[in-house]
Amino acid sequence: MGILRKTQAVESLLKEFTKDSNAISAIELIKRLEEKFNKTTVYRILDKLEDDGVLHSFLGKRGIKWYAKCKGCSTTGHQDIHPHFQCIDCGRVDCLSIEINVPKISNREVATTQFLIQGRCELCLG
Amino acid sequence: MGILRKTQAVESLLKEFTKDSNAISAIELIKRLEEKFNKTTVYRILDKLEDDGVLHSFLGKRGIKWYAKCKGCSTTGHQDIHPHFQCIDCGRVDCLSIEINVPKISNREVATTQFLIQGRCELCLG
DNA sequence: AATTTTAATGCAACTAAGTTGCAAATATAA
DNA sequence: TTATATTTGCAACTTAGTTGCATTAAAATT
Repeated sequence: MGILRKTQAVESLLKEFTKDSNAISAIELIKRLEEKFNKTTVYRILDKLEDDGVLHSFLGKRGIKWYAKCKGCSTTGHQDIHPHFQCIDCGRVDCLSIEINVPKISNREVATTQFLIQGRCELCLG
Repeated sequence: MGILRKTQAVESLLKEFTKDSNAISAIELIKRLEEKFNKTTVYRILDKLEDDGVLHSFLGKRGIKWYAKCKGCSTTGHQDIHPHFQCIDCGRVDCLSIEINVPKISNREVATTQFLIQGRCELCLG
């Protein structure tokens, strides 16, 4: 079950993703919206937007949940599976639009992949 | 700081990794050893063994910490970085001895990678 | 436009995984 | 065998996320 109502909370949350082009952690979103909405609400909306193929989620450092906008996904499934990059200095996370080739693995059926690349981002390299 | 004393707890924990050739989650280890040792002890020993290059850790589904034996690592650093496979049916996790090629990423310096492949394992495919 | 229906929200309490501080126990060195 | 230093257990805590339930707010119906 995805989003059915365009509530204030849904709109506010989506706005965060339009002004911010990289990924945002659930924790960060809760912090940004805590004056207006409860954290339970934030978690629930994120869940639903993921179901709807509007956002995708993945785990960053310390197993923390991150969300970013999808491209070409829908309720039927997430198509835009890609690696993510987390900066070990500033913590910022981006979606990478590169393809990573996974070789065939004997006796196993691959369903999905979670690729997290850690390093230093452009801003922290300077 | 790594392991300095060969205590009972260290030996028991290492034994788990000799009888079990795949990865073991911290939670599973705590469960297996809870009659003999405290969970704090288990976490601390795992930490130290990782520092020593005896075990390596990574995050599985739900951000849960898994450990597996290293090959050719030492206190100076972990050399055997490889993808891991988690079965979405039985939950079991294995180290994959395949190489995954990461293309150069512009303006970013790659330090390490966390590749988790999810799918169905040999046993669950049957 | 007012009412009804149904979904969304807030709150408090909970869970799960992991961490910390400190006193007591146990290895190793002397 | 004693002294010293590391390990361990325990209880209490932290952090991220979840659940149940009563209240509120959308949307549909009249």
